[in-house]
Amino acid sequence: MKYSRNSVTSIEVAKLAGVSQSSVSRAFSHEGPVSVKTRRKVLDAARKLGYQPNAMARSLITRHTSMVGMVIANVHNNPFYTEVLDLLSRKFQKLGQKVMLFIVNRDQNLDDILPQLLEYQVEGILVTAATLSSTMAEECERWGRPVAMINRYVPGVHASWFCCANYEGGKMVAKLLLDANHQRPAFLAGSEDTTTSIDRERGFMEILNQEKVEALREIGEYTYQDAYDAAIRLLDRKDPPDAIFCANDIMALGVMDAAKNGLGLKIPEEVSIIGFDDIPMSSWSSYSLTTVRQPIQRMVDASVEELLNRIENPEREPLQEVIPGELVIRGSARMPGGLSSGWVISQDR
Amino acid sequence: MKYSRNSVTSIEVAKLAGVSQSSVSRAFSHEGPVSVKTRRKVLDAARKLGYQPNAMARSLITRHTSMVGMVIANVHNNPFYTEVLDLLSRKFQKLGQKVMLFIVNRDQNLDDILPQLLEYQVEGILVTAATLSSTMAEECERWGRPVAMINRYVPGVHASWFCCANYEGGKMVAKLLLDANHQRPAFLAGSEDTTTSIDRERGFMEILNQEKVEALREIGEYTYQDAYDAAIRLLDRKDPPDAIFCANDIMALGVMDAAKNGLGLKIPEEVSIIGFDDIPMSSWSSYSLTTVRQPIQRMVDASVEELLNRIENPEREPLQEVIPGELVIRGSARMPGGLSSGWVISQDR
DNA sequence: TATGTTAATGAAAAGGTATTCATTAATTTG
DNA sequence: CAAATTAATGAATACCTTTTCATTAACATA
Repeated sequence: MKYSRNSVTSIEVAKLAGVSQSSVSRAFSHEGPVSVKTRRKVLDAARKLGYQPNAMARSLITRHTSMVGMVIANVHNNPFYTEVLDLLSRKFQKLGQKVMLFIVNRDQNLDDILPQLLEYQVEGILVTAATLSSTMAEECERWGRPVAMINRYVPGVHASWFCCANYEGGKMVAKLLLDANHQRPAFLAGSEDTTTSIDRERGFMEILNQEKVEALREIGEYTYQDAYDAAIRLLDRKDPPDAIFCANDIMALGVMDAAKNGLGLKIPEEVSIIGFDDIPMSSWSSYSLTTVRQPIQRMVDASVEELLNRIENPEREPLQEVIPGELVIRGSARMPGGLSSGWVISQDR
Repeated sequence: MKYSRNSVTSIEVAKLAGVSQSSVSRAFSHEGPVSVKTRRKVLDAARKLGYQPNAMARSLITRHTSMVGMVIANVHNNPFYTEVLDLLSRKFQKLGQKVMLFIVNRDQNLDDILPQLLEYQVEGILVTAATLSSTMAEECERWGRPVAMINRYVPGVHASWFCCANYEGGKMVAKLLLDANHQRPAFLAGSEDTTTSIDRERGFMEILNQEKVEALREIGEYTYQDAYDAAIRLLDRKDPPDAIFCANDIMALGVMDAAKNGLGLKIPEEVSIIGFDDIPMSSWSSYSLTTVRQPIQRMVDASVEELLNRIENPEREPLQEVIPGELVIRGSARMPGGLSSGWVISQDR
């Protein structure tokens, strides 16, 4: 392996400025005492040579990289996670953290990603839309690399997480549908192994069971196309549902297209459709989807702040929080009297 | 600044394994000669201690970080760039590169991002949907950090770039519209200062001018909502256009919604609409948008390979390429006889 | 058996910075 | 003016690897 390009070092700057290397370091690091005169000399010389401190060398001595790992899945087929990624990245940037990004498949094993993150000395790891096994998470935490998750949790694991109140969200939707006199609801699941889908369904079924209402069920794997196909199966039978609650918005849009354009059904007159997320497209006039809005900004802010907090205070216990979403009423579901498009209903705690 | 947690070093592993630190390094780096016996001893000890080589220390000596910088804009309001981000990230991962991510605003100055990238010793920089000033690009290149751009170019700059054939794409659309007997076309621009919008418009106008056809013009800033509003302005006048070519798909969807749901117009009977990108939503049954498909996979593959190639061969001249797109015929534009939904027309060179 | 090759090993140096410690210069206080 | 603080500086060290170089062991060849 050949040693290539020699970049400018603090020693060369020191030589040109006529000071010691220590002074160069001090001039740049805003730490120790430096006279204004030397600082000026150093900065001048640095500019002349195009000097830039080497973060690798710095991190070696300070044991401090200002880098965090970000592991995210589902970014290309769910605009919700695109927005999470965007907000997370900007927030980290604003707080002076560099982001090392890993985009994975939802079901991908993170065992091969983690070593890379640890090797590169990230100071913390943020995971969303992907699931970190509990052993892996414990491993990181034991190594002093705090882990924070958005919309994922692993029971009993020693890590931070911030989830939308998925269970309560499912309950809100069920109540709303029953209040508007729906008789035959269906649930369209995402992936069977994600807590988001599971919790939303649990809340939904909880209310239906209380009222002794049976529900149909299909699986849409969180994609538009699978949801479209599942909707056709659901609606094109003798006893079709009069309402479909989808585990996320992108599936709800697929269901709407299947109902409207595929089967020529009227929404919400013949079938009500409700989603979960509130992605930008849900408010577009072609859809006008009634949905549960996730508290995305709060989840992002909370998780980033918690992660950085725990990086600085390793002894702190990880925080876990369920943040309520809100029901956004639009035109895709029949509503009980008094409720119409434009209402936003906050969850009761 | 306090020295915190002491991670496991190769020296401790060496001690436990009863070999020298050099042997530990060799056992891990697959480089020098090591006997199977020592390798086994080392790996055993490493596993016991949970040892992981420190990439910072390694990069210091090898002058080789395996990190690239990725600067991207527009990720949250254009699914096209979400997909680019996704593909880029996966491709870099597959080739063993770590990605340092910066999400910026389209018009954001990159002057404050670059020093961070250089400080962290990224070996190359990939820019897309954001514009790097030519001085900045030259700066990077002069420092031996190759730059590759997707869908951006700076005239005369010493950097690699890969663009869709935007100019030719605009021409194809114009020809198609004229062939189908449109009399009064309009162009909906993205942002005035992006080469993508400018080139698409140049190609479009080139053909129209040849045929002495005048065109209306509006600006949509690459967003759904601005495009929606612009479409209302365009279509709600005495002499509305009979076709609107939009600088990207997301705007085209806004225009379709404005026409259909806002003004009750029939598409394509009363107005034809064509976009550019071919994002997933364009094929959804609610839209069925005729559009120009960008060669996204080829642009991603080419730019990543070119970047890594130039990292390894710094003396190589940067490559620049215009890659043709293809016209995807769906239902949103009136077609000349013989062309119907489902056709995909490749660009002639 | 002696000699020449090759493989495996350890000691030591280097990479670029931040920090400690000792020294000097500058300033304040009595 | 002397003594005592304080501020500024430079030399040296540490951070954790990879790599070079010299040394030793193992082996094959004559």
